[in-house]
Amino acid sequence: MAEKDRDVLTREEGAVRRGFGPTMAEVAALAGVTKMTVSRVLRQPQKVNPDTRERVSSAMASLGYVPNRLAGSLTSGATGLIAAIVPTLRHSIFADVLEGLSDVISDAGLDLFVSFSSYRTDVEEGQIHSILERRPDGLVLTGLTHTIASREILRSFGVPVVETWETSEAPIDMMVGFSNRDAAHAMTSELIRAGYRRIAFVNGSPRNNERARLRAEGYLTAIAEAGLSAPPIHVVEHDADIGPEIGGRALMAVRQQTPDVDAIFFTSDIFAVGAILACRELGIGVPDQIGIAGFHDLEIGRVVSPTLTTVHVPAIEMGRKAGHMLLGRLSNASASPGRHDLGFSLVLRESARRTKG
Amino acid sequence: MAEKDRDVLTREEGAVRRGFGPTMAEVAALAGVTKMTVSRVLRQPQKVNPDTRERVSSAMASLGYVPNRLAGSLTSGATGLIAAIVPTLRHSIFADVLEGLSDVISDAGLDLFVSFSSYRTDVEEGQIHSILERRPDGLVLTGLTHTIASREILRSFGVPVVETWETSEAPIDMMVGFSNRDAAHAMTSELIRAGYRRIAFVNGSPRNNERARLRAEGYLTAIAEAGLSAPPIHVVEHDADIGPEIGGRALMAVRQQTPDVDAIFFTSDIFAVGAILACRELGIGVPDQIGIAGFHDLEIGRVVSPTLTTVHVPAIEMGRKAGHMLLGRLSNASASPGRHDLGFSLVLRESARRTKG
DNA sequence: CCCCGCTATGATACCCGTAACATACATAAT
DNA sequence: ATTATGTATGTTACGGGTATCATAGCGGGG
Repeated sequence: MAEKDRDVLTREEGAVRRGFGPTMAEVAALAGVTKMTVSRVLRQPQKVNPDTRERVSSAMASLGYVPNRLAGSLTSGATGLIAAIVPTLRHSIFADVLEGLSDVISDAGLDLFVSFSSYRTDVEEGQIHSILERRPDGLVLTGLTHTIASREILRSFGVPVVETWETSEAPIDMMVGFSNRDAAHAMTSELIRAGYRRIAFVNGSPRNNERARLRAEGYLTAIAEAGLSAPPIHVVEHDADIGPEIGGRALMAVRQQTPDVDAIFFTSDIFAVGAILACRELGIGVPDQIGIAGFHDLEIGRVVSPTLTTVHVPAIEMGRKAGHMLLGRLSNASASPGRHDLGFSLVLRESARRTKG
Repeated sequence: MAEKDRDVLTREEGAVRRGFGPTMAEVAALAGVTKMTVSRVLRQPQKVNPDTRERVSSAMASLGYVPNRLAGSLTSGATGLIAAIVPTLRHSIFADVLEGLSDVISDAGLDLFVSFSSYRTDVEEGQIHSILERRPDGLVLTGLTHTIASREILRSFGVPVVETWETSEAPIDMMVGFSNRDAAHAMTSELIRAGYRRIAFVNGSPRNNERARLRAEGYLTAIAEAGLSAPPIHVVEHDADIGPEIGGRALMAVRQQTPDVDAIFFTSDIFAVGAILACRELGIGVPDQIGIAGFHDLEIGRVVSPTLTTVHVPAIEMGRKAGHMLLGRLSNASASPGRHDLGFSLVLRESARRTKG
């Protein structure tokens, strides 16, 4: 009662509301109950008498009440927020992960919060700090390469974390992905099987990115196993602004350095497609004169001519699995960390299908 | 002092912390100041004596303090959160808007919060409610078509809202985009200029989407102005799961219904590219036997052969502009609503470049 | 030497909910 | 009739910050 009066008084004094809309106290006053009952109508309706519930509901409706989750989360300790950091959305590689993730968590009533790191771990570190200030219930990171400070703060904070896109190393917490090393190894072996002998590899920078490093390992191993020699790996330094032109330029650079190259394995379809277009312009025959393979299985690889041989990665599935892992942890705090290998598959299309050897 | 003691006491009693990490009060105790001074070190460092500042900073560092923004936002009324609702990330159309938006707002220290509506206004309405519970500082919506309830709650709540992808109608608040009608009109006129006379239009469902409706208007107007007649518009019902195959099927359906069709204007590059691939398989010559045009200017249109004639839309710019509009409003609450037409451009490539008339 | 104004810091109240416990009845079990 | 068991609602005390106003110390002008 005291509370109700106080609140009515506040309104009558004409206090200007800083925030938006009416508060739970106002709804309570209108319905003739306390805040606690209003809160129950929202969280545990079955614990409220149907008549009361109805009165409260119509009070909420008539005032246009929208609960303030900031306040709720402050006490309850749960924000219902999942944060994700991806390098970029410029191509669908990481967008698919977000779609899968969103799909799963939104069914559980959680919301998604996104940051773009531009492939930079230092940027990522700042974003992690900023994200933790919002106390998310979980975090999804891209890759396993993070600054030491990032790993430490995440560990000490104890937030559930899922790292994606790899599976072999020691994660901060949970992990879902596939073996980039095996995938690169498999594709390289496939190129060899198809008859190529002088196979170059165009990679992203392995400096801030374990995917690139592991793919290089897989490539080199496969080459060595076949008793072949590997031309120097061509490293493409890039930020988020990736485009096919880069692949075209890489093609020319590789051919200049290694004139007898007969196949190029690109670390991304984006580059591989650029190389195919460049070959078309330069009159270089794909796949006979040069074989081209990519990574990611993007739509452009299906659309280009000749169609692109590539590695299919389980992007959507990684997002979905990451979501399920977080949900599992949230409903059972002591759930085991969990590491999941979702595998990959080779997609053999025209660009590396040699018709004559 | 009293406060400090109380807090130390709490710690000594061994109270288990529900949330994460140390609180501002603990930092204050360690530094021998009050919470208020710690707060100032974070928000207005220049108001704190350098010595004190240093003591507080090292206390924060040694405890691994991460401020709780939920608590801060509750009082300050600002969350530093911008929410965006897009239909999907399946193709880069909307992803580009998010990139542009994120780019601008993250420089201002704001974070991004994303929901996927799957092109459904009823889903969007639920998401708007959920979003408002988090009290974002601003909201970016895709398109102008929203449920009445959505428009009402947003208006009454008074959050800054930017609607995107159109420019001609009455927005909830602010708006940035281009004229879908004019764009469709321009492309249709271009097809006519190029010599096509029996031009079909393949559209998305105009039911929940003013973009589709306005593009149809532009198309029909251009056809009428040229004294031609329009074949029945082929409507593709789709959800977020859009793929090129849909375009291939649409091509066959249109050719069946209108055998003398000599050009098809698709409402998205995704469909147009699918049609080009289908034509290749069916042995239909593009652009001579049939002209194909798309919308959006996606990368696949640059990569497919023949390359795709399309409408370039200012996706990244819309995102950036939306960000700037929100920032403007946040720094000056009375800033005018603002409507911005960013225009479009035709990209004439091979798929509608007739070599013989 | 007094008052002014500025700087640095503190005290207090409050933001808007929820957890946890208390209370008031009503009904069921003994 | 008495106690146990529920059900419906209220009371109280925070959660972890920030706005606001108060206060102490200090140099300068008259």
